Amino acid sequence: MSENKKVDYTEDEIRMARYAKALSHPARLAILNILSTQSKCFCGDIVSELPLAQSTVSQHLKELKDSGLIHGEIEPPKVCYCLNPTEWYIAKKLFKKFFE
Amino acid sequence: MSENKKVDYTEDEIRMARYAKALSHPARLAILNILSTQSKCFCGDIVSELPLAQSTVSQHLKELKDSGLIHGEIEPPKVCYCLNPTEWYIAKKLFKKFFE
DNA sequence: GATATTTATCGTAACTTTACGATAAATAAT
DNA sequence: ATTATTTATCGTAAAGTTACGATAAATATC
Repeated sequence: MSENKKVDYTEDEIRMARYAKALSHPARLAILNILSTQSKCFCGDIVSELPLAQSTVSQHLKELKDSGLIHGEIEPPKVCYCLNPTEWYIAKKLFKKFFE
Repeated sequence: MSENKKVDYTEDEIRMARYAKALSHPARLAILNILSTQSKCFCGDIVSELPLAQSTVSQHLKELKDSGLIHGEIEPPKVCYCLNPTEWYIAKKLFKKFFE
């Protein structure tokens, strides 16, 4: 039998794929664009800027949280979202390196 | 009734989301990494570098083609793939701008 | 305590993605 | 002509994504 050297993906490939997935929907890009200009934003404000139901926006916010790119803080009864600078920087570096 | 100014996504958001989707799987990142270092590569060589069946790799290559980031030329009986510099540059600029 | 506000989660339908093996199509070599 | 090589496509199963409305949970206000 022939030895086919099929090697697994690198850590960078796996991590960057995770970030790319988070960026792969216009609604999530729109959310990130809002957060990168306003630095902090209540969930409700994000909802009212998008053409989507509140529950759908909440789902997108959850995915962005899961990717690590944002996090939310509860300020009852609202929730304030902002970028996570550490992960943002890692993503930025990965994409920059990727495109050379 | 209240006017909720829900505006559609921008052209950039839609286009960048398409690129991000193409980049959202480690196998496709691995393929692009191969092509960016080798400039040209036969389909078979790509298949043998990935831990996936030939048909699955072919499917990933199709998605990359559909995104515009690569294209393939037939050199019978093989197919030679390479990056599409124009789209690559557009993607690079979009991601750079996005991360500031 | 009852009501209003805000956001997350549940349930669910429609669609897409990812993976594989099998097969077809196209050409080259015997 | 037959056979081998290479790649795309088909069929398909399992899992994931995207959207919505309804509802729950948590807190503030009356």
